[in-house]
Amino acid sequence: MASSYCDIIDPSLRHHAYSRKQKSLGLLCTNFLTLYNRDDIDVIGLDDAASKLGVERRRIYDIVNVLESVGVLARKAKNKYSWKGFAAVPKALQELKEEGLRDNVNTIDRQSNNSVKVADDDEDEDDDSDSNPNTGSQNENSGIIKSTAASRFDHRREKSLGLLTQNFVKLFVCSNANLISLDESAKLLLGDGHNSSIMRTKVRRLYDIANVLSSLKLIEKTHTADTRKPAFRWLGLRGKSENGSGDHLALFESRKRTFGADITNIGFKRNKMDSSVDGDKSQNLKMQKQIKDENMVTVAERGNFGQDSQQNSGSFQFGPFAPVSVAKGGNSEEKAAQIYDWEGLSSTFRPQYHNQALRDLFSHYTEAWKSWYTEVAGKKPLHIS
DNA sequence: ACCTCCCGCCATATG
DNA sequence: CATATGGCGGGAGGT
Repeated sequence: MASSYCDIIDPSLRHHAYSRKQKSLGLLCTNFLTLYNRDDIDVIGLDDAASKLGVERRRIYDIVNVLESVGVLARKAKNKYSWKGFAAVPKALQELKEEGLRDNVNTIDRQSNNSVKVADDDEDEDDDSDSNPNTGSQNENSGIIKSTAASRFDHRREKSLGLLTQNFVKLFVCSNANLISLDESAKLLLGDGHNSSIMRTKVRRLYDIANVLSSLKLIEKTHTADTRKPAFRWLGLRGKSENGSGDHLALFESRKRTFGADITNIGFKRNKMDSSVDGDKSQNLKMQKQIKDENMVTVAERGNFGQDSQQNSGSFQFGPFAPVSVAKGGNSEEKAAQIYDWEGLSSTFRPQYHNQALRDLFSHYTEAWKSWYTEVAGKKPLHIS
């Protein structure tokens, strides 16, 4: 009851309020996609993206890393990424699945060069573990990659957002689970380190990842059946086979016209009041553990085959559009389809925000909706503003 | 009071 | 050395 139906409008038109929501990675990702999901996009410059989206570079890295993990982007060079699009997702997931399954069998030894890697080896992403000169008793724990100690040197990659993302995805793609709770996935992705501190950080990262994956509509945030603990539901490729033969999705590549104004997200930022933080205690805990897969999960609903249900009467949606944070269905575990009538909303309900930020947000959705509507319904976009 | 998770310091990697 | 990347966790918003 606490939830409001539609909180797009802030009742209090107080002074330029600062809303954390408009700064979320999810929204940023959506904007990023809106900006680059064009067929005539070749390379993406991080600086360009950062300035266009009005955020610091750091944020771009976050997004780009997870997008790359799922195949949407590929790193070309320093400061440059190439756009692969949604069309590359299926393949990436497939590879992730194979990789996960392969390691899952408790490989005792690695390094052996069997027929690894298929013939066609394009410049795709997915770097495998690098070949270790020596001292490479790469032990694989179940499921997740988690390379062992290795040199003190791959530690970067080891804790990277990208790897975490891939492992997180493997959790779903390698099992028949469609729903995994937040803390469960955290534990799973963790070499089993109860240490509250480690766990906390892991969870933070998971939230970050979840936000962008949600934006991609690969997952969805929910709760466990017993409704309490936050969880993630795998949506995967919406209406196509992901297992077995993979057909190529008929994803619509949108070709939107030029965006009038940039989506610059300039705004007030929450101030960080200085403080004397310094007692740093670097904990070099080494964690590597055997994860007992197997009994994971709070699995769920549908068995393992096909895609879940989810009624989608003509309201498919793959794109980044559609508000990410609508949801909120009181307390029903299965949220009903909440398709917004953006058309009506945009043409009928056009409030004049005094709040610049909200205005931007609104116009962004309006824009997004227009282009989406245009290609889906094949109609002419209406004029707004 | 607990849950989310943005912000940006600063260690590392790279050019 | 300068710049590009990106762990990491404090602590501010959200519920």
